[in-house]
Amino acid sequence: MPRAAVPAATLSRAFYDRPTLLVARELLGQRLVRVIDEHRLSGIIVETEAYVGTDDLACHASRGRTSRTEVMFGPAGHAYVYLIYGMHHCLNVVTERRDFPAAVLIRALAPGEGLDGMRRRRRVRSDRQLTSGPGKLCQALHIDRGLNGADLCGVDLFIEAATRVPEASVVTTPRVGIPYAGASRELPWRFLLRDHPGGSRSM
DNA sequence: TATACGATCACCT
DNA sequence: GGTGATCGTATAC
Repeated sequence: MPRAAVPAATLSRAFYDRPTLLVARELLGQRLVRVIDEHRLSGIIVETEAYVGTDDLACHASRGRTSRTEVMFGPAGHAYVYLIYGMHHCLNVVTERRDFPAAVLIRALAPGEGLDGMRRRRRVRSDRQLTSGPGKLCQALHIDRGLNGADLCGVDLFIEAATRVPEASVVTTPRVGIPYAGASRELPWRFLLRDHPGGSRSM
């Protein structure tokens, strides 16, 4: 059978309904897919960060259960999308059981399908800048708050099993942009592919 | 009602 | 290396 005829497996709810650090690690190498008018925009996930529960001072849910953070308290496998700095969106995937607020921030992709659509939305000189940051990839894939709460086991936005990443290829560092997070600041909860040129800013 | 600020980015020097 | 853009949220009054 031709390779192209084998459908890629969409990650199931059971994948997301596990410890957040494990999900953040295993999302590396998988393919984030956005479908718009039956066209696919996609990229391989090369950088993630875990945000875990109310004790994690970097996690939005540490300031309580509010209308904004409600999605994080819901069941795993949904999108938590929020607006940051008044102009950029960030995409998270909700993990773990209902009432335990946790999510994985998707920080960077290696662009795959739909490059023309991404270039049209991003208007940058180099393809390396298409999806090399959390706000950039949302703009490239047309992800905004209209997708907040969207089911990742649906058809508009989902993640497919793609690449198996060996442990030796995974780097962990503290998370980016959380100087206010006190004791949680230094936790090594950022995961990225070693030596990958498409990641977001270095430390 | 008012105010401060952020899980960022692009452009500047 | 530095800084301005821009607005939804959380919190204070």
